[in-house]
Amino acid sequence: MQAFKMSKRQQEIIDCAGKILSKSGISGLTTKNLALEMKFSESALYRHFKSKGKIIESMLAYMEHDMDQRLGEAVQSKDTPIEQFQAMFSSQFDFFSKNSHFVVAAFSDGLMEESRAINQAIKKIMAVKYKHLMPLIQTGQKQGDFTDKIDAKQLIHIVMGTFRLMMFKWRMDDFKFDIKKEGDKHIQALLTLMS
Amino acid sequence: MQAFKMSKRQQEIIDCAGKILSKSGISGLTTKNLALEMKFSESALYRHFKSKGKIIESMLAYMEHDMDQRLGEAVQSKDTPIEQFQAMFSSQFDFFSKNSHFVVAAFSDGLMEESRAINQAIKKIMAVKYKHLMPLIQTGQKQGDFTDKIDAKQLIHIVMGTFRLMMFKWRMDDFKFDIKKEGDKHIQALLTLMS
DNA sequence: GTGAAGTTTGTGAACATTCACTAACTTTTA
DNA sequence: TAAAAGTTAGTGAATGTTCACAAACTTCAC
Repeated sequence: MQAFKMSKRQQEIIDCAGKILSKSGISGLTTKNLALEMKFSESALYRHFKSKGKIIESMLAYMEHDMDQRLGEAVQSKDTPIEQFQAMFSSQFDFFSKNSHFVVAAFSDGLMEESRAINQAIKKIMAVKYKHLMPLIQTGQKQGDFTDKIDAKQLIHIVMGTFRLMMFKWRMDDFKFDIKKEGDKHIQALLTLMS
Repeated sequence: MQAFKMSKRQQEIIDCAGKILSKSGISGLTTKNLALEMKFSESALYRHFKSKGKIIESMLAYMEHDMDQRLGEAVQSKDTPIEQFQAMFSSQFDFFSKNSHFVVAAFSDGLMEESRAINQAIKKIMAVKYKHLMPLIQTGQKQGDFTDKIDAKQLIHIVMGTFRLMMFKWRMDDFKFDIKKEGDKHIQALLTLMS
């Protein structure tokens, strides 16, 4: 929504915030470090954002918008549910391997505690994924590509849980292993399991 | 290991720490709040622990020990892999529904960032679960109870991911919904999927 | 038994540091 | 020349931690 109204400088700031986030985590994301990374003073931050919280909110809002668009395109690019499923996660892995800082932002519960607004922004990101996954799973179930022995909701829960744990492990490993390769394995395993 | 060497007072302190953790999250777990909950001064804390970090480490070490024992008992109480699988998670849900603060302690990545020692303590807790799950899955695969189309490792990943996401949602919901009931549904869904 | 010595568990005050944020002033830019 | 973007220098509040000290209890010597 408000991701469009961002100035170049604001974009740079949330990029830096992301860089810090993936490097030192939430506890490292301080106004001091952010200013340091931006190579200007702390107070200069407040020329561009009203508060630190707003910076994080903007980052999450931008991420939500971007993810929504990307997932939409990924789904549209394919015809069958299985291909769409693969395309969705392929797109996700691709995105996160290029923007690993968003992994911390979106899947970190430490951030969750900061404020009500941030908490809700994270929920919205989860909802976006759900939104794109649900119709895909449902038509897949109708066509017999996926099991209908299990509720679509629960299927999505399992899929999203598997994905989240991958991101968690990847982050614990300091983003060292190849998330695309490792990720595709798990997605393939999920597909095998779901059919 | 060192969970045995704890004094009663130390036990009380980590209990209070847990209470705070589940009520106000990591950011609420300050020496001030902890002392407040203990109804004594902040400095008294340092009569029992060398640092705040050591308090958290002790809590996690205690949890690891406790979980190891509980999971071992759960597995031993049953004979077939499927029953063992169910017993394991039933035990987990039971435990967490009584000790919801451990959910925050064990599944919060915010805590992860605090120190190397804490990070490793969390990894050890994950390893404990893995240790109990692996032989169970493997014999289940040999006996034909579970699919062998998928690697045991990946199967465990999917199971643990599903479990973690449940805990995450439960915590986001402020521990309101019935984790035992909701949890059993997911476990049943997993069993359906895995056979 | 009684007093000296030592331990445990607490207190309140201070500590150095970090945090997000602000006011007043100066420089850059269009 | 006026707005936008930056600086310097500060704020109060919160953080974890250490300090000297004291009350209550146990241990031990005479």
